Amino acid sequence: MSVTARDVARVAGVSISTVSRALAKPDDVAPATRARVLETARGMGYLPNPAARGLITGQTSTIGLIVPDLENPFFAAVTKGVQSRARAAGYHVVVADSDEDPSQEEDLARTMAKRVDGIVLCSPRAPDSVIAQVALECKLILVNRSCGDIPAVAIDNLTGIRQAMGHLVALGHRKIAYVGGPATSWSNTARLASLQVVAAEDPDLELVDLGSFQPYVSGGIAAADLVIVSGATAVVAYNDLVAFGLLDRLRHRGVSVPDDISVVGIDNIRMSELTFPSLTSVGIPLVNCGRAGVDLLLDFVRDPSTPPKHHHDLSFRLVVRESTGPVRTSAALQATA
Amino acid sequence: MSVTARDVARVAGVSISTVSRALAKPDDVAPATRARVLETARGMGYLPNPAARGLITGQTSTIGLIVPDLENPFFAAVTKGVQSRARAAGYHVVVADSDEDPSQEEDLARTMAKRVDGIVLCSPRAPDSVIAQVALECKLILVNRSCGDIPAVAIDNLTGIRQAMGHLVALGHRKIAYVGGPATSWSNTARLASLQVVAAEDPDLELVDLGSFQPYVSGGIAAADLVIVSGATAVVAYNDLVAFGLLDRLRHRGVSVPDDISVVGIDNIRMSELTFPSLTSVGIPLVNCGRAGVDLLLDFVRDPSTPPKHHHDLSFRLVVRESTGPVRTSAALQATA
DNA sequence: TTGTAAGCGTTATCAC
DNA sequence: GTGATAACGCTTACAA
Repeated sequence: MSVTARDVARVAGVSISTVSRALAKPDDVAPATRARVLETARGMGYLPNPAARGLITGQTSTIGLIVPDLENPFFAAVTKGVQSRARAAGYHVVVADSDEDPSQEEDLARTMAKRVDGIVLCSPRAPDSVIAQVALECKLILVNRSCGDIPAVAIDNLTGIRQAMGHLVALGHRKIAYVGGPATSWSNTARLASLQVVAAEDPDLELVDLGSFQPYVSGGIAAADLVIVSGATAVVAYNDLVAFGLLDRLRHRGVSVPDDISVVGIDNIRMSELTFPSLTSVGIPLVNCGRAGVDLLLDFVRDPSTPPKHHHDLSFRLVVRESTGPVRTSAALQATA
Repeated sequence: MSVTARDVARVAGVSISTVSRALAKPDDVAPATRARVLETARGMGYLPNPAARGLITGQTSTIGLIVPDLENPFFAAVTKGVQSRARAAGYHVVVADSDEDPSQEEDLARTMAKRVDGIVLCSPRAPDSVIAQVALECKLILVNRSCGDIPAVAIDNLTGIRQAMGHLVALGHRKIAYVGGPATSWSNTARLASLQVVAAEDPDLELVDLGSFQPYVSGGIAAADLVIVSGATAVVAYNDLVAFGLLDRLRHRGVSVPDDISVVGIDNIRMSELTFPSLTSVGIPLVNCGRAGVDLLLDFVRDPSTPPKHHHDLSFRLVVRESTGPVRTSAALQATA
């Protein structure tokens, strides 16, 4: 089949162990032989068999990544970050898509557990108990979710929400609606809680929780009419996709954004600057989340007692675009007329 | 460390080979022992070590996927299709992102060659010679690219272009511009050639080739001003992202779409129905491309002499949205006024 | 039907 | 510094 260490050994006139050493720990072999072995290995196109190596070392040089939906730009960005960082560290990435189905997360993790050195679980929808159980069976780190003391790349939603709300309040908005994501979503819970914290700090501020919607464009479309009747002058969406849905449906309903209603998204995905009106959004550099996840995982894989570290910039940033503007009450509109 | 076949054998009171057989070929073992072995295996949470199995069978139950950019919705969709189909067939997917760098494709393929049963190479930018070379070193199939007789999921660009052009011509457009993608892109070559074929069929039709641009939104933004001065009343973009860029820049320049210029994208990604104006686009079901790729690869892996098969619906479909409309010459505008 | 034993290609542990 | 040799966990003839 393929060229093995045995073949290289024979050609180079050394033993198999010398071949192995020449590649793995070059210092343990004499410069002369090392050069000869490396040369013939390269010449024969020899590459160590990862399965054989993994069998004895217990290492696979591969990490797993589980995301809810590869087509969602949020996870696509994280995946890109994970992939790039892993590759830089000499690791491969096996990726799995749970199709937003919480029960699959457990399955997927278990199925890939034996063939990876560790798993990056991104935005899992499964309950804490399940995640804790999975963490017992393999090295696991979380992105965009916290669970017990499992190492995690945490996203400080409160800071982001505070920026978004501060922006809206500065524009004069006092009644603000929230179009939530899936009830099982940790982000959604965190974002709603953050909104409540911020709202509670200002007696004049009224928060209207419109409930849970699909985390896609369709969710925003479904929620738009509720926003209209809620009487809110501004709305914060669970994520940018939902905000796109809002934008679309509000336009079809003849409601002007931002003149009648201001819309803020969360995540600040690339597409947000290209809609019309373009979308005001708070987001973190998602690719960095992926990178940070890999760093965390590799630290953990190498020494499970290492405390979580965060060297990356994972802070929210508000980008104001066309979808938000000052409150226009009918009185205000009359005043300007 | 982990529970092995040896452990199960001891507990179940059988030999290691019986454990192996009970799981791999259940018919070769007596129903009674089979039940007992399977039961204890499940009870102990035994899962065969893939490295050990792979070492002897030469199979990894894993396929590789190489794409130019995971964040590009086009490839995200393909990746999703690959992942879902592979999983259904009991395969894992290791994914790599070449960052649109042709030279990385070769490296990536070579690096993962030994740890996968085959590779799906999607929209490679590398020259034919390189791809042919890689195909010698591992089982390889192509998506959205053809190269010699390497099995490939081909996309019939001519059909799609014909639909797009037919639509524009029906609206009265006679001078149509093309904003191309990377010169090294096989799709771009195919699309430009198709446009030329279609244009040659109609003497009244004038095709203006505006040259190559980045396959991103930025490319469309860069091309928009050229479109304006070209005198064309309609423009076909290399892909939807480029079309978004056109839409954005044309709006900023005060050019109305579709009243002044009609815009057609290619790929019909999800986002296309959400821009304003929404984008007329021709596209194929991209997730199906991924699925088809996996089917093709697995056929190939199982029997390299099998000729390529296409059971999937990979035909283009035109979706007309707000970005295209009838030609408005100044004369026509006066007539309506 | 089941057990024994020989590898798969590497790394790790010893002697030399 | 280098070479035998024993694992690693499994599959698969072959023997019983």
